[in-house]
Formats: sequence, structure tokens, C-alpha cells
Amino acid sequence: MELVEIFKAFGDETRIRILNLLRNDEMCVCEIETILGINQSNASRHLNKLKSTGIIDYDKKAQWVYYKMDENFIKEYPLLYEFFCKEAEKDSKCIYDLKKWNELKKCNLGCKEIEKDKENVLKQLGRVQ
Amino acid sequence: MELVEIFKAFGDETRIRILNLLRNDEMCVCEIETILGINQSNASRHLNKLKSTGIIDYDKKAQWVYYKMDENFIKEYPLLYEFFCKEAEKDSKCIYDLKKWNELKKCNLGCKEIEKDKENVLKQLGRVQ
DNA sequence: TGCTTATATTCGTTTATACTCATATAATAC
DNA sequence: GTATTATATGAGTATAAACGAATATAAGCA
Repeated sequence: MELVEIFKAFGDETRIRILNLLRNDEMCVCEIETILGINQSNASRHLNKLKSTGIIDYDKKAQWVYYKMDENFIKEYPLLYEFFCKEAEKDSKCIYDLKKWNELKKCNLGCKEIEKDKENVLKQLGRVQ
Repeated sequence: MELVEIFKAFGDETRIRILNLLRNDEMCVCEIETILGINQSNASRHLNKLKSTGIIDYDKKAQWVYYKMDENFIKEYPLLYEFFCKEAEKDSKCIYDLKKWNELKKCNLGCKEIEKDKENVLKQLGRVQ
């Protein structure tokens, strides 16, 4: 992959937030949607861009698509990955997103429950300190 | 500086080529212009973007502005800088640009000589293997 | 089979970025 | 002072990227 394409892939706040989530866990689209507060189409598009740049990969499990970091990317660009993780750890939005993800995991809700009760879930997540 | 702004600054081919030149030497605008084959306004704007992101810095010497890497950037983001240098070393366009820069240095031409005889200089540079 | 859920994609719109041409500024030399 | 050289900037345009709404696909489930 061209160097410039890698930088472009990282050069968007939404994608940085997605990568911050995926450096810790694998996650399906509706979870990412909920945590970032973006719509499904937008989430899917950003994931597609990261996938086509070779930064993330996915596993299909039934109707869900679980996105995760691409191991080959980490192997090929360890310095960049380490740099990214270090910076993400310090970034307030990234920290907050991970807190929301932990809350969401506690609730133990499936994608459909989240969707059905999205407003309430978002409200709850909004209270996370 | 926001992480995303740093990635955006690196996320352009012209700026990658500029940074590749500056990781080896300091250089004035007209030299960068000539090597990259872009116009003055365009070169100046890209340099400004890199400067305002804190990646490069400059020294004014008489009417020339010599751009160079910003030492604080290298200190603050050593992993990113190392990653960039490693990748640039492997990139064919970057390698070629440095060859052109070496040719240009050999000629020992000032900015005005380059400008006066730009077509010829560019032709010469085009022959570099 | 038809219905629901999860994700991807198309289309049109908006926003951001890059570019060119022309002009402005700033330093130097005469 | 004027002329020249180097660089920066303004204005307009072109290109690319991001977005939302609606639709398509694909996998489960009744």
C-alpha cells in the first residue's frame, strides 16, 4: 500500500476513533455506530476505507461482521502502530470512547437491543465519566 | 497539535516528497519547486501547511527562506519520524527526488540561475538515473 | 416461504482540500 | 529612490472526501 494512502486513512477523526476502539477489541458495526454516535452508512464507509487500505480486517459471524486490526498491518508497520496507540492513549476523545465501550459491554446488550432502545442507550453512555 | 492534523499533513504526496527532501537537508523554496516540478505558489502553500502543523521550521537568510525539519517535532514524535524515514527510503519517487537534489547540488546553481534556465535544468534533472 | 436484522452500496449534496493565476510583501542590489 | 529576486497570499476554480437518506444484499429466523 502506498504510504500516502496510509496517512490519508489515518487522517480523519472518525477513523482515528474507530482504530482506537479496534486496537483493544474486535467490534461489530452497530457497536461502533453507537459509541461514535454516527449513522450506519457512515460507519460502514469508514470501515470499508480502513479495510481497503489494509489496516483492519473482519470476521463474518452469522449476520454480524466483526472488525479488528489487521495483523499484517501491525507486523508490517509496527512503528506506526505503536505511535498511533501511544497517541490514542493520550487523546481525550479516544479515552472517552473506550469508557463508553466498557459501559456498553457491561450492559451486555445485543445489536438489536441497542438499536431498539438507541436513544436511551446513548443517553446512558452520555453520562459516563 | 491534534493527532488527526499530523496525519492530514502527511496525507498528501507532494508534502511527503517535501518532507523526504527536508529529512536530509535544509532547502529553499525554489529548490523544492524545481525538484518536485511544481509552481512556486503551490510549493509555498504546502510548506506553510507543514510549518503550521509544527512538522517543519525555517530560517530566513537574506531573501531566502530555508526550510528544515522542526527539531521539536522529531523529539516529540520520534516513532512517527522513524516510520516516515524508513518508508521514504523505500519509496521510488522519494529516492528519485533525492537523486535530483544531488544533481542540483553538483551544478552549484543559485536560485536565480535555476529560474533563468529552468527548462534546461529540468531537462538535465529528467536524465538522472 | 416471507420477515427481521446487520451491513453494504448508490446517489445527490455539502464541505474540505489542492491548484492556478495574479498580486502583495520583503529583502537586496544598483 | 527603482529594479530585481524570493516568497507569501488572495481569489476563483477544480477535485476529492465526507455525509445522509434511501435502497440493495445477505444471513438468520418464524
